[in-house]
Amino acid sequence: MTRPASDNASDIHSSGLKATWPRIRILRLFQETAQRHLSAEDVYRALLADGEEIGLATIYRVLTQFEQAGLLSRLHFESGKAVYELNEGQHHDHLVCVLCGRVEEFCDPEIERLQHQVAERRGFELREHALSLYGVCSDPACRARQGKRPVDG
Amino acid sequence: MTRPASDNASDIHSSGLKATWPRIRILRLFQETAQRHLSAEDVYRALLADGEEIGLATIYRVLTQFEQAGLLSRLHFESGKAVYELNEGQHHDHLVCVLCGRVEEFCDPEIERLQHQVAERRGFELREHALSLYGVCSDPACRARQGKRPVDG
DNA sequence: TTTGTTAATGATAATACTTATCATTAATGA
DNA sequence: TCATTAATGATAAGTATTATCATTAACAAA
Repeated sequence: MTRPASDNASDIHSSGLKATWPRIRILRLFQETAQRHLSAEDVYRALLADGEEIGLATIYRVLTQFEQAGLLSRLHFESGKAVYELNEGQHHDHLVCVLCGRVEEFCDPEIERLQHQVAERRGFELREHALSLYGVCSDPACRARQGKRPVDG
Repeated sequence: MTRPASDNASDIHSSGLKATWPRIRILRLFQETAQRHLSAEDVYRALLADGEEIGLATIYRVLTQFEQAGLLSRLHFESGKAVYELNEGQHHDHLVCVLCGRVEEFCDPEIERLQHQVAERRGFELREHALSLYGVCSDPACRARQGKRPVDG
């Protein structure tokens, strides 16, 4: 841990938001939790389990605000619901295990470069991109399950 | 047009589905429409406008079945709803204009190769991937609107 | 061609995720 | 401390999608 948790209030405040207790708790959860990617529902349950009395609507609002403030990033995997992760500046893409849901991050500068090249050739000014790779991870349990269903595509 | 429209019935039938009128009309719509990417709602409205009496539930069901049968591909851009396109075998990714919604397709074998390399290095067996590039297209109207809002990240 | 079986349809209820509304509460600045 | 104004929480509403189920239509066999 590189900074004291109390800096949360400053981070929130310097985004033009009031440093309220729900916001501090949500940001702290992302900093302290083991699982890096959390949905609104995940955050809600984690805070309830921690004894906080917080409304689901607040979670949704705050997550959106934190994303706009650049504190969090919003991601859409295939589940149909959004998940958020702490934004630490470093851009990266995701590798998702379709069997256990595990998410790994990777950064490939060459892929980034080629993406820009593609956009440029088509006359697009690239703003952002979403790249997710879906596969079966190296976990023995996943490898075992893998055989049962044929790989499609 | 390389094949008569009546082949739709065969395509549907050889997927193990009955060649019903709603299915034939949905498949034909994808083959004949100008816009390549259609949501369930888009399909619904297009067929209603064409004088068909078709239920929205049927559209959803048939789109899912056609995807499983490999006749269509399902895509998720940032809008929150799924869109479908005719599956013509050739894999490709998408370039989406964030201002006018225009979608272009591209295929970059080098990016594909690198994706496989990344997955392999992490011990993942790659099944599929989703890559979408978001930017501003070359349309003069989009270029004009572009200046008004700063480009983020 | 007729008929029987079974899948498909369409209306609608239900679900999942997310956003809007609004009265109450709390954070900040004077 | 007090006033202002944003934030909260409960809940209603909205949007996209799936499930239910009685009716209808497609197909295979006679």
